[in-house]
Amino acid sequence: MKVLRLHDTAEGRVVDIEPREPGKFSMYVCGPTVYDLPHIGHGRQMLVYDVLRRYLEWTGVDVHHVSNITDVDDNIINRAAEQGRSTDDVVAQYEGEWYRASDALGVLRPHQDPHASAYIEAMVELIRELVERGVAYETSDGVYLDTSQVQGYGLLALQPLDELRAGARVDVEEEKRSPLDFVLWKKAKPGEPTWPSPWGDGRPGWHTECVVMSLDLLGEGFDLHTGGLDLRFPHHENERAQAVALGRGFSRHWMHHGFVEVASVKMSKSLGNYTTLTDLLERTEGRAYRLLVLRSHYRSPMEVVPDTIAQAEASLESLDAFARRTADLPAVEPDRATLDAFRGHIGEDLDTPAAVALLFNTVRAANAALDADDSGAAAPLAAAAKEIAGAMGLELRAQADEVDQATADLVRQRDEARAAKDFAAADRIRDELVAAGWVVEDTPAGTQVRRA
RNA sequence: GGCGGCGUGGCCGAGUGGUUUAGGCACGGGCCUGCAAAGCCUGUUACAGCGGUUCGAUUCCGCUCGCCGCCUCCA
Repeated sequence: MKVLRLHDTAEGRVVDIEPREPGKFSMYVCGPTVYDLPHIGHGRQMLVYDVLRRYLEWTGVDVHHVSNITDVDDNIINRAAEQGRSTDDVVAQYEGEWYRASDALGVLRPHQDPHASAYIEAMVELIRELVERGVAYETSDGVYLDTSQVQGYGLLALQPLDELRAGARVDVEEEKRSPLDFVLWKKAKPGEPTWPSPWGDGRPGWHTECVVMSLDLLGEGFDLHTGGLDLRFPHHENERAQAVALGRGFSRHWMHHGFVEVASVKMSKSLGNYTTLTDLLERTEGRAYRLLVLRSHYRSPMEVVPDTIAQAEASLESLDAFARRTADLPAVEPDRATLDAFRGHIGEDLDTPAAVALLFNTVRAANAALDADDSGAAAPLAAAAKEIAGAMGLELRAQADEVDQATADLVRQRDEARAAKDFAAADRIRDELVAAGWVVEDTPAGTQVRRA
């Protein structure tokens, strides 16, 4: 069985992924420009590719995961200027916020997170090579790539270029030979961070950093380049164009994920429905958001509103309840058929909704077996449920909450009352516990409490 | 304007030319429980609208409406 098939944007269909090197997988996840708090859409991005990576690692593949931090950019410069502080300061703050959120989601950190600022010289070198080859040209304000000279330019645009051009707005930059040409080097303007180059001081355009960094760290012909649907064109196409123009092998496959919507509308600050991931994670457990993301297919739009978050929290709770119930089951090999089905689902274009359905079906089957006192049947199912949840980065929690002495005393008193069949007292104590914010459950082992 | 995609039951969200049409959440009924909780069983039977193809369409085609994305910084 193939380990993985994915929808390749360049081909417009689901294709077999055959890595450059058997048993290895190199992926470049287009990372954030760190000038603001991450939003819930970024959270989806982090999770989608985290699931991809974890799944591959779970199957035994050696994954090399690189994700950049864009720390040289107009947005950063503007933000710093607005707030009267240095760009370094802005970058440090929001890069920190990015990883704080990422950690809270339980997302594995990339093996490398190259920063654009550390690659300026390499970018200058790449641009110089493009100029030397005659595919880039200098204007009064920068250096541009001549897209007309790039073989196959427009692959990721998914439409004829002349129609693109017809629809494109007139660029302010009149010196460009074509509206499709894009800036490789921006000549310095006052008050901006600059680096030296053969074309004078300035800074690189956005589309160059990923080319240099991905090729440097992953090498030519790396396996996968990913990002949001909006990056498909022109950003990713322009990265590709530079590699092609240099005669370098670039990414073998392209993967793009869909957007988060709020009340069926694209979220945006101007619409007032902008939700930061940072805010969300202050109110919601990272695992609940992971489950919410897993429940939809990565290429579909996904609704994130208080209601869907609450739904995810409720289903997560039922999974944790299952983990508690099955914590003492003997350790056995996970049910083989369940694992095989899981591979079939995730391996086919990362079908996490099917995998989640499988998870819940497996949980139900195990619960039913336990209800029938058949722990022999339940154990492998429970093991499989935990295994596949874990493979998607969802650790089920059997851990009880810390119980203070006063609460422990109440629990003991309630058990004594129940043993004495003094149900009035038992109920009174339960009410007390509930009022104190505990969920009370009776189990064969006596009263169990956990935080509501 | 061009191109790509979406519109599924109370709410999310898969999927499929017809026979048993995921899964979750919510709600109702039953079992279990001293009562609950958890769990199990079970019910609500949907595919935007209008046409067309077909023996048969939610699934294929066309149009309409609504929404999203790209063409301009963007996950």
